[in-house]
Amino acid sequence: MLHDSSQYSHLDIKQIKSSCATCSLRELCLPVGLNDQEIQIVGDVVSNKRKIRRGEYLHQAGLKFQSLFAIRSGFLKTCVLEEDGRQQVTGFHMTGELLGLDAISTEIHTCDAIALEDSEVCEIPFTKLEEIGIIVPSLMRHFHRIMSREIVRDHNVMLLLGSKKAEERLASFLLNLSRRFLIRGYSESDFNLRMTREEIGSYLGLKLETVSRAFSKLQDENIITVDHKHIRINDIDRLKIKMGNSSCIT
Amino acid sequence: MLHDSSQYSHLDIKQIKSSCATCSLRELCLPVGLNDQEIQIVGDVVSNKRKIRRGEYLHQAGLKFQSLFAIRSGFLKTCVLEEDGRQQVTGFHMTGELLGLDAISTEIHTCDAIALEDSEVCEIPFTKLEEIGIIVPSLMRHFHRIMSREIVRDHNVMLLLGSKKAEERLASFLLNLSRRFLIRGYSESDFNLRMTREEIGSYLGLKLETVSRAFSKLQDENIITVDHKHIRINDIDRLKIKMGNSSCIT
DNA sequence: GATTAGCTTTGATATAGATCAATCAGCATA
DNA sequence: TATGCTGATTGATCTATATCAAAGCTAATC
Repeated sequence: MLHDSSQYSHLDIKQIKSSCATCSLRELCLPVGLNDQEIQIVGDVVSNKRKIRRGEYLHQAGLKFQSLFAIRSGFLKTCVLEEDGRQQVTGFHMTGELLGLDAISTEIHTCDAIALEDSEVCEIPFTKLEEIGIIVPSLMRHFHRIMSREIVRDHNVMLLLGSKKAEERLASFLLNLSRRFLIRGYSESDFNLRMTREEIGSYLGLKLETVSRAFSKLQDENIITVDHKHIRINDIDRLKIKMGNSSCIT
Repeated sequence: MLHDSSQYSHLDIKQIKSSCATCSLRELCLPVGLNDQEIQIVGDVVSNKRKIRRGEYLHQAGLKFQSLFAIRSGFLKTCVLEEDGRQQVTGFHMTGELLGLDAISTEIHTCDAIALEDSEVCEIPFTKLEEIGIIVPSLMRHFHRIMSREIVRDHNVMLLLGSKKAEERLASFLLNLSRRFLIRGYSESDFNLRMTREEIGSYLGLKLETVSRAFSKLQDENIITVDHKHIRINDIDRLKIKMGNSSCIT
């Protein structure tokens, strides 16, 4: 869902965008409409940049929470490790998204965040964010919307896991990725997966073999073309029908 | 999870509690530690009380969002209606909990909230809450923790739906209810369900027959005693083992 | 006190997806 | 060019849960 920024002056928007360019905080600062001084203030919070290589942790479950992380570029997964050693993926995250919201409640991270490709994030010390929210209420309001959207997203995943079958789950998943790529200016019908079949399965509550079979089935029906990690959506409307009840993962 | 209030003076706590008694906003105001003036301010936001009879809606999906609702007493479910007519339960909610967080992002309710028994709620106009959060930062901070806790809770449900089997799901569900009753001063081992088998099934991603069989199985093993809606937990430790990997619905 | 209507339980059967197993493709390293 | 290694596909079973069906119990209503 893109934000409507028509209410802000052209100049403001330009400045905000340039401020965001420093740190790519699309999620957090783009739609807020700040004046010069406020931009300065926000800019101060998000100074810390960090690079993570593919396979490295951004944070680990159990560690103390201090900062949220805005993804500047790259692709990450979040997952919880069960004590039997296997991990369950709770989400895949890309540019512009905010990580760490779950840790605010206890100030302990409840999940691991691992880069699926080389990534770059901005660190946002949470205490600072709360302080600045008081000075810039529109920023605070926006932050509340982001948290709320995460809750809606989770409810949609619960729905998917609770009532959809394998093929419908995979269709929802692909359409969700498709939409997120589109929003970011990439092709909605032609993209590369960053995660393995096993990680997809973990996220969708399926075994990797089932995921693989579901891919093959959609390919047999000419709805998508699969070449390992490369996916081409040939018929997005039929894919939407496959998804079943319209509720896509938001 | 009870809040540690030892950092606040005895007097403060008494006053907060009495303020809460007016509206039972345990979640929202108890742990914050406010002075007299601040209590006055908070009291002003939450003035509107509302009664809902069993079966009635507190809010419906699609309607405009204006207020959060703090449950003063009673028991509600939230659910989304799929276009095929069947509904999926996304949560059960009791005294002290906060409803409507999902609607902040779009200002449209994304789910229905229906009373499972006669209930009473306090209406909290969200705009007012945000304004007051600026004056009383500790309130704002607490609100953030509540939202974050909802995200953690949802992740745990995702885990349950994605990887646990029927009996484990039911055990998790019962232990979750048990803990929430305990926190509220009721018996943790002896309580009445407010929802039907079908509603439990919808929440847990199971059919009602499967829920019923899982109840019977746990009863056969003498772990619980089931008499229709009345549940007695005979061996909470074995129930915890049944739950499998320790992650309970928080 | 009889009569529905709404839940719940239980049994029999069907099926989606898990599990087990074999093979294959791509990619990195020797 | 050979040699693993990891991940993906596909086939053959197995099993947990859904589905279909029949009673049974409770509470509400006449």
